[in-house]
Amino acid sequence: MIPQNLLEEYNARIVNLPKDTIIFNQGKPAYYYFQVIHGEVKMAHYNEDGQEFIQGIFNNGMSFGEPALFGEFTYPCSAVTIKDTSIAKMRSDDFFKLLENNFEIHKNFNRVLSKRLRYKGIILNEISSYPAAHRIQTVLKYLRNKYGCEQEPFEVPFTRQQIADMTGLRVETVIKTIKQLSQKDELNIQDHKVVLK
Amino acid sequence: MIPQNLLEEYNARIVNLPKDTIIFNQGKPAYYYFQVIHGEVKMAHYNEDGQEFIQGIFNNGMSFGEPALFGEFTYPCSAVTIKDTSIAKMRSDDFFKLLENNFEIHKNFNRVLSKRLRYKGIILNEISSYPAAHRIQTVLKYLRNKYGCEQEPFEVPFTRQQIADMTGLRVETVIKTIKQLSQKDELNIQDHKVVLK
DNA sequence: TCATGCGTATGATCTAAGTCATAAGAGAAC
DNA sequence: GTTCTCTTATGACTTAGATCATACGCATGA
Repeated sequence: MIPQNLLEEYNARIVNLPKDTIIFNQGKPAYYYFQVIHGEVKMAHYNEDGQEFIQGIFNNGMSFGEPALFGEFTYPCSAVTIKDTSIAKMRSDDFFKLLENNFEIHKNFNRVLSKRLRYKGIILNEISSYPAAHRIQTVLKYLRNKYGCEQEPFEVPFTRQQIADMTGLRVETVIKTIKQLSQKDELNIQDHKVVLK
Repeated sequence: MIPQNLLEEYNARIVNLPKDTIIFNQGKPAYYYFQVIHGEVKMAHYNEDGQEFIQGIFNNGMSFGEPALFGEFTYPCSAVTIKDTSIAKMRSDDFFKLLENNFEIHKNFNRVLSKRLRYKGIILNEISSYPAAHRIQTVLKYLRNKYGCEQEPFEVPFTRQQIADMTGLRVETVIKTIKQLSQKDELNIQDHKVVLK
């Protein structure tokens, strides 16, 4: 998102984090801009009973947590690494200076926010209007899109639990529904992995 | 959002629309920036069977539909007036020029998008994790917040059907649940209107 | 004035998804 | 190699909310 040279120019620091490290917690104020260098980060809500809802998954080059900076609210979700990850971290005031001096980058943040808004709108509509099978397929298609080539078979890099946490369903429901989808030949299960064709 | 003088400077036009006018349809490309002068506009998904899901309601001064402009995608929802409404309409290229020349306004759009993102995230989490009563209360509290004073009793300016369309529930469920909530004294029903206290 | 439509209201029934229990494979940790 | 933990898997049972049917109040307008 923000290129290397600007990260340096505006005093970003690189931080290396092992898998399963909490970067920030829901309810906490936002002081930094974050960008993934490599690895993977999830943002998720945790309810009282520990149930998780994954709001987004971020990897190579993607920024996360900026909405709290822009909107001046506390983080609505927590951010946790799901792989060994390194991130760039820039102070909020440096970040806003950078935006002021770089219109195209600023504009690009609008683009990124808008796309996320679009995704959330789609999922919201899915969850409220469609049965489990449809929801799962929509999320999987979206992920394929995001993760790479639309052509080749796509081995979904998520567990049933993670898919459940993204669709608001239960693991068992996801497992059963995905099995049904594979029986209807809508997707494949190879070696327990979900594969879109 | 964009002040009067800038609207004029960047060639916005004022358009008056009666209640129930379609401003744009889902799937169509975006050419204009829109801002409500007075009246009210809803943005909603419509599914094959005509079921509606309301993504947002916009009134005095609020902009709508910009995400499609920023993100360069077709409208994911349709926009329809729900009262007699007048809107300002500005060509996309004028809009981007305006942003380039007015950093604070540009920044404010980040703020607006971020807040919407936050709302959607909250609703998404609600819908996927909580029972009907909780969902409804969360949406109503959010609306109170948005529509005005948090102190006084708040007469919810929406029908049961609209609340259903915002929470992904059915009218009957909303009616029954709101009745239960009023019996548990969590809210009042005065003259068939929902009133938060 | 009466009809039409919309919003509210309420009960009976149905069903998709959640819950619970149980188990087997796979990898990591000891 | 054995133990632990996580993931996939499957079946029995429960339940929240959807669906369907019906009704009544109220506004609009022909």
